[in-house]
Amino acid sequence: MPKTIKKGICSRCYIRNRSIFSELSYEQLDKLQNFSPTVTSYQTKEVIYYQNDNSSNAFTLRSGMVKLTKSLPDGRTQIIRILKQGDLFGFDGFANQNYNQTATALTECELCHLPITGLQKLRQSEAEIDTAIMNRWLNNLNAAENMMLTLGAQKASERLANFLVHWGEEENDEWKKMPLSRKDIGDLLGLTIETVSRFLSQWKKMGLIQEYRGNVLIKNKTELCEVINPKGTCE
Amino acid sequence: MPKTIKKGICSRCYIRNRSIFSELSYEQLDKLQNFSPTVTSYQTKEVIYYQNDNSSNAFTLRSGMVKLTKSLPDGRTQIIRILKQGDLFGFDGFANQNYNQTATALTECELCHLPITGLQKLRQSEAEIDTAIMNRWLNNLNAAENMMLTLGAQKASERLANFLVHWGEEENDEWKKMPLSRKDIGDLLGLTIETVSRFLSQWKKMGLIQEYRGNVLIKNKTELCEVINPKGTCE
DNA sequence: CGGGCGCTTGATTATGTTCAACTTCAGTGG
DNA sequence: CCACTGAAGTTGAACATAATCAAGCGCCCG
Repeated sequence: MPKTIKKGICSRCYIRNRSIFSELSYEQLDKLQNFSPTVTSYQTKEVIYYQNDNSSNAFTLRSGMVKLTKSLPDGRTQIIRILKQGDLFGFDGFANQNYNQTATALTECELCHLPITGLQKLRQSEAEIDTAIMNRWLNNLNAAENMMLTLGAQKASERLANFLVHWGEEENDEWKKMPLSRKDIGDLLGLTIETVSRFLSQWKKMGLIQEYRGNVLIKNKTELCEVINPKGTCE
Repeated sequence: MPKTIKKGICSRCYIRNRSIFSELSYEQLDKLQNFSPTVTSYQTKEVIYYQNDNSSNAFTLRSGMVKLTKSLPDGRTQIIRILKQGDLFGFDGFANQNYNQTATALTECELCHLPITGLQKLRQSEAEIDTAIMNRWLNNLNAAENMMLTLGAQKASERLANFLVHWGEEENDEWKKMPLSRKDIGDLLGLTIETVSRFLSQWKKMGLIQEYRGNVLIKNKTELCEVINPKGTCE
């Protein structure tokens, strides 16, 4: 499991404007350098940390995708969150907790280590960082709560259609990267591999979606939204 | 819908030590008085705020219980969180969002209004308050994520047993107050009224639990835990 | 070219929902 | 105090949805 390590230079970081440091001036960014942030790389399927490991570092995802998961003793697994470029994760240490999830690379990826104690100081001295982190916490909470609604109240086809429609909305490309296996999608939506596969096959035959090597294309968003909410418009 | 209103005096508040102000000195508490906190009462089933209302106030629950819910357009509902004495809620305004849930009184209850802008200033000036609020956010996030695991990966009996075992753990009384209807329990666990009723009846017949007028008693925790996790110990 | 993993598809089963009738309980008014 | 009412809860039967079991396909990688 090779893991290349290098030093980062915050003021030149190419994902700075997507990170919690996006609102900082160059002067403020220079302060971060005390921090001497390290950058590490992970391969697909490599575990970044395990649930209950000591959370001394938070992370910013520089490139690639990561999944956070929780599991029951018998192995049944739920994906809690899927992380994309610029996302902050592993911040449980702020509340003196160990990591509450297991983080696994879905693709090759690169991430920046942010020591919790250092971040905590920065949060107190730089209001922009405090706001950025707080917003991310509250957005995470809101997203988790929306997922609770999905998991608790929607049925298989609704969950899956909802997931597809909202996947990668923020991107511009028509074809969205989707490095999730059927198992991953199932673990995210509380479904089995077979159920996921069946609906996707059906929607492909109906011409609602296309798939090609880990990429998806929504061909008919309107009709896919009908699956979610038969009456109303799509969101 | 009568709603009595009075002024609170933080330094004498009887739930102070359960609130986000529990770590403050009396001097610091006096500062809060600028705040001139108002206290309001609600009756059972009264709505405190609706999802999408402007979130200018957060609240501390002084007495009673409250549920936070989200609903789909067709009315299917998920309970997101159940609030007890000392809990903080309605803080979506910190991220400039409107309320993300609807808050409804489960019992008669009394709550203290905390203007977001004022709290935000306090968070910056008093480190203890910042820590207290941050801990609550992160604990809420963790709880929501645990619920995602429950909703996504566990089956009906497991969810219900798990819910019962952990309900009111922090209290000492053997009989726990449980002002939730079968519908509420269903909305919390993603089940129907009938499914909830069936398992509860069964467990009553088996002598695992007792119920009396909105109170429950776990008679046989060990066996109830077997339902959740057939092999291992409880928890 | 072979092996294995991930995916698909069908058949069967289990779990939980839906529908419906009935019971219990709390609150109301005579 | 009791009879009445409506809401909440229970229980059974039929049904639907998704899980499980099983077989086979296709693609990627060595």
